[in-house]
Amino acid sequence: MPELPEVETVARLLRPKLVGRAFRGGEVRWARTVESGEPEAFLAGLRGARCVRVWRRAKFVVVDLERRGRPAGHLVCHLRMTGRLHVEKPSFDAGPHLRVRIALDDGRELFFIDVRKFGRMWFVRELDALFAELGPEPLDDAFDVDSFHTALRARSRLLKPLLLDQSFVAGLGNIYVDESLFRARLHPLANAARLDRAAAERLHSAILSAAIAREGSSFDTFYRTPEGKPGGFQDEFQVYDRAGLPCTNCGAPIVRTVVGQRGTHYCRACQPRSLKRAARARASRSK
DNA sequence: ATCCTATCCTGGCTGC
DNA sequence: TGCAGCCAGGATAGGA
Repeated sequence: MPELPEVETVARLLRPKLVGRAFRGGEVRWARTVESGEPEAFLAGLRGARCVRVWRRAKFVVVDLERRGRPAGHLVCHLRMTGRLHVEKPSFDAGPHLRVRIALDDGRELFFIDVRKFGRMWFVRELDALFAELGPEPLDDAFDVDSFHTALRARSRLLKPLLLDQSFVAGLGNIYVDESLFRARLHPLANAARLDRAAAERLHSAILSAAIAREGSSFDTFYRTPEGKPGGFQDEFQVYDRAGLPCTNCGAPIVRTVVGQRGTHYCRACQPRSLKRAARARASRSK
């Protein structure tokens, strides 16, 4: 499940292969992959356009395009759960889950492969509408503790669904939310509006470290795992997918529940439901 | 304003 | 071993 750091890595891996290249013709094998309109319009928008920048916003990969030196829109891709982007020779065996392929002017092709067909692509003139609802980037300077705490207090929502809400903070997914809540010692069902400054600070720093945790680490294993299982990385998870296993902090078994229709993993002892109890637990630990 | 459910999809897993 | 049925997941739409 690619989240912010993985999408960042995808953009980084794609960058040297796409920047400077122009798109030629392409083929849309699964029409609903293209969300911006008809597949023909999508391909027409790309054809002849040159890639000048590859970057990330939330979990979107964005390719800025130019024609004759002038801005010519953007290719945008959301991998959702199982989407993968590859730049390979045309002879590349993309397998049965190839959804879109677009030729480049260096003889290679951009392949979009997606087992579950949830991934989406857009060609848009402007990004504003597509990104209008996105919240702040965790790694932006604007995402500071004060404004985060203020935003939390303004929302009477359960922490877990709130953190998954891309309009609140951009880029977090199920895995990082569970991991961040554990690191911040906060219960997934805690009310955001009731968090004190110290809790907001812990959560803020947990989110930051989650966002950069895998930066620079070898992502290839993950990226090439067709099912999207973070192969090789699950060793780093302290709660995600660890139901029944001992908490790395206290040894109590990790619990799995469903919150907001999402599998949710946490430690009952380290992330108590009651904030008062949590404060007491931390106080006694520090004695 | 927030929550809940269904939807989109398929591979992999469970249980018979 | 075969097969039906369930489950996971990000995002969104629509209803409560």
